Amino acid sequence: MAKSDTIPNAVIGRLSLYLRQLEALLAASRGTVSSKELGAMLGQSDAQVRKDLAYFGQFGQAGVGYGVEDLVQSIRRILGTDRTWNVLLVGAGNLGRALVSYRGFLRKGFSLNAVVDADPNKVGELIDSARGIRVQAMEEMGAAVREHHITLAILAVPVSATQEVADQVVAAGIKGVLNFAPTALQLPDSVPLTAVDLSVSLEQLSFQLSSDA
Amino acid sequence: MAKSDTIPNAVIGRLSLYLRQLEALLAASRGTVSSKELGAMLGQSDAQVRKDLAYFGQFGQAGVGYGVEDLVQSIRRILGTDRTWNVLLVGAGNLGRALVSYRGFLRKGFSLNAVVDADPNKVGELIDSARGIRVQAMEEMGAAVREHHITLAILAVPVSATQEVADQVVAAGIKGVLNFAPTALQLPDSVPLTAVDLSVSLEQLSFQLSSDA
DNA sequence: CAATGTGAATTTGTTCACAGCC
DNA sequence: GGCTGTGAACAAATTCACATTG
Repeated sequence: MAKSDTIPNAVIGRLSLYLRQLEALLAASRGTVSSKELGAMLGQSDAQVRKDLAYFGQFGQAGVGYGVEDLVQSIRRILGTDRTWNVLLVGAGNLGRALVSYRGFLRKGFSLNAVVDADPNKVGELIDSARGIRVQAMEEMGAAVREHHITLAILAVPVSATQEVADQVVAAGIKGVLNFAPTALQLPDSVPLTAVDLSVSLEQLSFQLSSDA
Repeated sequence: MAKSDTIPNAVIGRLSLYLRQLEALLAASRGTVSSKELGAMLGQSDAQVRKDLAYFGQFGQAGVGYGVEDLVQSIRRILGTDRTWNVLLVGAGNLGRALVSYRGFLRKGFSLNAVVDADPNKVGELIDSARGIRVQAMEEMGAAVREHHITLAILAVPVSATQEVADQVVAAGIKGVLNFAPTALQLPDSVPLTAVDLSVSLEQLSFQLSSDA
């Protein structure tokens, strides 16, 4: 959609933050918001907010600001979360279980549909009673992906298994991967990959505290 | 240390990745590595690797590459993980517990020293038997920070409590904060803040899948 | 008159390309 | 020959500033 050309990755990250903040404003029955206000809530400049949105069109009204509800919808459309992405979780260990029970994991636009794990002792376990999801064996991955029209995989497996599992999910037809394991993955260029990386975040703090003063 | 001026944030993030990869190479008894090899493992160009390191000095040998062990030590010194940062975890819910039991959570340079939670039912629970850590009440936070010389806090609490908890940890003398809750935080500029954000990562995937093809 | 949208200016970050070294 | 370190060239991202709009 739109000129998908040359959109900085950082813009997309900020769009996610804007969206979340806007949803909070919406819940607080706020009708409009200015780029200045929205930016201040997130530590961004007003110009940055306007520039980011300008990549995708015109959403505001001069002298007034942005309609909160409209902008929520617009950003969802931009991010592609106005539809639902079905998600496979690989790994039902501590982290996987925490993710399943994490309030807000099921953010608008994403739906957890299946969980697989390599450990036979875990297979069959009712991991999400609310949705009636049981842990399935790795061998059932392909079938689960097809049956539930799953497009995204979240990897919450040990480092030693991560690359192999990544290869498997790609073979099963997964279109995008979110990796929680602290390791680099090699994937085909056609499969987008993002990572949630605790070490990087902690080391960023360490660096900042070491360098200042 | 060094010219802490004007170092891009992205450089620090990549340094973390280099470090992890170098540690893997070290474990595999690899003696030296070139910028080209290291970059390829992480999807970076050789020039990028060299530039990043050049911010901090000269670490390689022309015609040979970088000594793996030396570079590991150098990057640790740069990131400030050649010493140990004591960490407080706030929130002993599903996510907090998962973090505690997460292998690799106790990465070199960081040590979990205390856990607090607002829920009286959780207080006293032995959350980390290996280290003998019990969940303490929120009121004990200040004392724990002082007693264990804690400088970093990891927040794994519900969104509704996050800002208040952030204020409390700052008041308790915490110097840096890692936030897991999907919400923006207002902190004094003097307290660095990083966030681990599942929504942003998932929405990034959603966007990429929506926009290409 | 408050606030958007946007070119232009500026700053920041990345890539190139090559001299120098092992 | 292979590879680093780096200035110079280039590209990208951010900030500025202002004409325009309701």
